[in-house]
Amino acid sequence: MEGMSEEKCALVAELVRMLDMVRQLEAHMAGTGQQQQQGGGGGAAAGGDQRCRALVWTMRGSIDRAVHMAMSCCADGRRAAGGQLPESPPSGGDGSPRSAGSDQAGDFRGRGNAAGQCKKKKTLPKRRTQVRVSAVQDVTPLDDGLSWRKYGQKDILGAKYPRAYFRCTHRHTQSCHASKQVQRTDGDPLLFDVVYHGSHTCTQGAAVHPAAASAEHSQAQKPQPAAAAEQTTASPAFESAAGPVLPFSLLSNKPAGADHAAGGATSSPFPGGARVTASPATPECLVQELAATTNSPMAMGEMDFMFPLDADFLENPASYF
DNA sequence: AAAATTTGACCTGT
DNA sequence: ACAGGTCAAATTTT
Repeated sequence: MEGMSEEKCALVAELVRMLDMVRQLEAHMAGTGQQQQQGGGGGAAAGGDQRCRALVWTMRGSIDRAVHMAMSCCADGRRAAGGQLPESPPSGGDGSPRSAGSDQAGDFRGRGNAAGQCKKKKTLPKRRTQVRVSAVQDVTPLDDGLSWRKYGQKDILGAKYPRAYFRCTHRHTQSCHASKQVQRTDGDPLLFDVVYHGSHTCTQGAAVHPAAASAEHSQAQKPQPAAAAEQTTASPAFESAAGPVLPFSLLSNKPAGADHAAGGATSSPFPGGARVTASPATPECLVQELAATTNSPMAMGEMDFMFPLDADFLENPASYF
């Protein structure tokens, strides 16, 4: 038992190191990406860079999940001893830290009384990112190529704009419990806070994040054509997701009437035209979209894992268990 | 007709 | 009691 725990902790330590390295790589690439963007040219080089970004993205996702799985195992014992799984720090500034622990509960809570048995439900990886749009009405970067279904919207205390809640369209058909929250930041209307909970276990998720699939099953062999085929199936889903699913009502926090005006844009949400046609469905495109449409390297640079990767933890992960 | 969104009510944690 | 998160009926869109 004890040896087992030590093994897990060693695993966590190793994963944390990997994650740290990926972050460094990511930070480095954020810099080069910016240069490339400013340079404007660099077709092939940019393509390679995007591939690297996509790889980093998927790597982080895998490590992310692995760390969390290992940590949740270790944390069981730790919690029993009165300890606490170190939660993410209060999201700097206007965030709502009080919800950090409970916001993942929803997927398992249900309306009834299933809460008792599903006490340990806070194991879904949580990833936070910020996405900048180029215009107030431009929400293209919020399309991550996955199909989300909006299930709620809430005014947040002290926040200027409401927060929208999305979950995977295939939640019921494929038991995919991925969800995300999107909220326009107070200070910068062009900037959105996007918090992902869990990762897609549905087919579209596997298509967009191949590493995620390969990490779980041997679908690593899933050939590119398969991914392309996946893309065709994902495309319609994306179109439906890219349009209506977008949080247009996030444009303002107005009453229903005014909101309806914004909703009217749903049928043709992109006043500037059809940027949607370049909708991403592959990791490369996805990252490109994030990095390119985002006027800054923010999309990659701001990726922030919500795990307790503070200095202490990095120094001595075992002390947390 | 089916699917997605909206929105008020309800539930849970603090 | 309050705030955040989710549900589900009603409504809208495709």
